[in-house]
Amino acid sequence: MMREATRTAGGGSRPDRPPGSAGEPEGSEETTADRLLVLAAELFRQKGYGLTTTRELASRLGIQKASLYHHMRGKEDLLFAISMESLRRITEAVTAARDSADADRRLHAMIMAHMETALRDQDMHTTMLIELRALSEERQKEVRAQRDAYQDLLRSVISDDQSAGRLRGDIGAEYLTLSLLNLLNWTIFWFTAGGERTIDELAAMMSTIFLDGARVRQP
Amino acid sequence: MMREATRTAGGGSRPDRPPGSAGEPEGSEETTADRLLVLAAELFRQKGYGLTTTRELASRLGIQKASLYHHMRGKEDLLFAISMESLRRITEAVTAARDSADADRRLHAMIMAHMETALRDQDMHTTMLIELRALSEERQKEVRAQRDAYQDLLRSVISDDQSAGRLRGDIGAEYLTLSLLNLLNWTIFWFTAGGERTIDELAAMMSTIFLDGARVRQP
DNA sequence: GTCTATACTTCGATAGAC
DNA sequence: GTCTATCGAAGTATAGAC
Repeated sequence: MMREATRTAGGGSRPDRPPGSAGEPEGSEETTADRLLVLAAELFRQKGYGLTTTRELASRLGIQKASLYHHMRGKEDLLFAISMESLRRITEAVTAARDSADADRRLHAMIMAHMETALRDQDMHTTMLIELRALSEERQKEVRAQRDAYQDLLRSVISDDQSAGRLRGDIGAEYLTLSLLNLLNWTIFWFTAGGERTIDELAAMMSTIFLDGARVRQP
Repeated sequence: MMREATRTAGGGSRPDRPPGSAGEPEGSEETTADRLLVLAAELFRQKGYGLTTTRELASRLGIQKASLYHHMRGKEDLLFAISMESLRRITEAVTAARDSADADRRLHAMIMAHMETALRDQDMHTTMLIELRALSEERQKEVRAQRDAYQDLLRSVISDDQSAGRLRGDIGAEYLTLSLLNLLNWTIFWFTAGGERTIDELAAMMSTIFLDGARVRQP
């Protein structure tokens, strides 16, 4: 899960999980490296990358500062690992949605998948989206490339839908895609799990507004 | 402009500008306090509040670190002043738009005003929106109250439009407002002045998508 | 894998002269 | 209003024992 950010993971000190298994095996212990990644995402979202200290990461994990460096190379590695993992997950989920729906339900399914993933991984996803600037230039490039690849996924479908006459053609696919991402992404700032609406309800609303608009149809 | 953040502004050491004058008087010198506020907004957006140093603020202004403290009480004051000023401006602009348009063009006019203000003050506005968490709790409360007041401005109009049958009623005014703000606000992350679209073109697109949706109308 | 101890850097902010 | 000089706190990261 955080291959790039640890010295040990994948290095053979623990038996590997079956490749392709999505979730944690039932009841298995969680590694400190994994807990660190999850905690870092939480703090990065809550306080910002720059104001999150390794001291707090350590104390919240119940270990000493120095012990952290057994599980990561440095603070920036955490941010990078979070960003890449978050993009990997949403790309995977939305690709699956694209491939399993009819043409006229495809975009709706992708919107649902996007929202479900982004809000379920809210800490990681938010961190990826707004703390990009804190990464080194090379790593920013790498994250940006992944992000662009993800957005192309949406754009190509939107573009197809335009060609097929399902979506309006007077606004370019580029800007239709940006608008859709606007609509979906900002939700990370105000969504709270357990609030008055479920993720699926919100996702359905967004899909409706994007596709049909807020205005009442003139007869 | 930054009354709350300086020791001197408004304190009588310089003649006050005529009250109510919006812009700078023609050719007048800009105070160091004003330059500091603008620069801080630029850096806060670019690097984040936590990673922006007073050292860089000073060096970019061409003065010594210590001299900064003649113009501000502390780094956090800058963030607070930026946030409040940004909200003051957008509230003013959108209120004016609300009051000067017919009922059936009102929301469109407010969308245009929102985008024009938010993107023209992109540094300040972005900082206000995403660095809120770095403020002290009391100041966060104050900013949040202003932000809520601004959002109520939009919501009350949206609610009216629903009652009048101009906007769909199957999604509550609360969520229609949140969706609209989603759509508009995320633009701050990708808009660049001088790009291929003007602010007004983008604003018009957003207005169209929000009101009419992306889907082609079925005959 | 965790510890104690600490090196080294950078931070925001202040003192006090001019 | 700006300067030189500096303080004390906090930051990331490392050394080396267990």
